[in-house]
Amino acid sequence: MVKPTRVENRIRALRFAHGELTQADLAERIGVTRQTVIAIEQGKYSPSLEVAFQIARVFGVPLDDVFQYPDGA
Amino acid sequence: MVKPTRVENRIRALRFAHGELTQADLAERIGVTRQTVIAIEQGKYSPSLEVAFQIARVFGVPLDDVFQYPDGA
DNA sequence: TGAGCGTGTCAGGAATTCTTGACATCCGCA
DNA sequence: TGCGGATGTCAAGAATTCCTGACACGCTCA
Repeated sequence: MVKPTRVENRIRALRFAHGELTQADLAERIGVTRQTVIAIEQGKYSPSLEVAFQIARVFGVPLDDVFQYPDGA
Repeated sequence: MVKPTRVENRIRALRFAHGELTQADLAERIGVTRQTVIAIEQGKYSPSLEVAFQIARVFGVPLDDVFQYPDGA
């Protein structure tokens, strides 16, 4: 990562709020690998828009509910 | 593009709804190049989550208002 | 003690996103 | 007729995202 993400997410919280969903389970549901889920959850990098949408869909919430882009520049 | 995007967007409509904002102007405001705006607007590929957020921010609307992820697979 | 689960890391590589730079077309206007 | 503005395209390369595969740690349970 030459440039760490500025996008924050609530994936971990949402996972627990949805029946202790494990990272592996979530990964399978959104169609990515476990490592990808870990990296995104830890903010190693921001996901693509497609992956972001799928995550939001799994949790049944709007995208802005999962990811937040910090204010001013 | 080995895999064209499934994400739709309303960038063009939003541009016109915001004072005839040109692609070049928008590109500058969101911090990407003009070519990138064109490609995204035409659905050549889906933007990164960061770029998507900045676009939504320029137009002052939630992200789900700019991009839509088609329903079931 | 040993097996299984959940989480985290690393390395190398494939795929996608974004950039720079150049060139083409269409339109409106002096 | 010629110029400028807006849009679109192509090509090559840099940066980022995502993948496969392997290994480690802590915890629980038989």
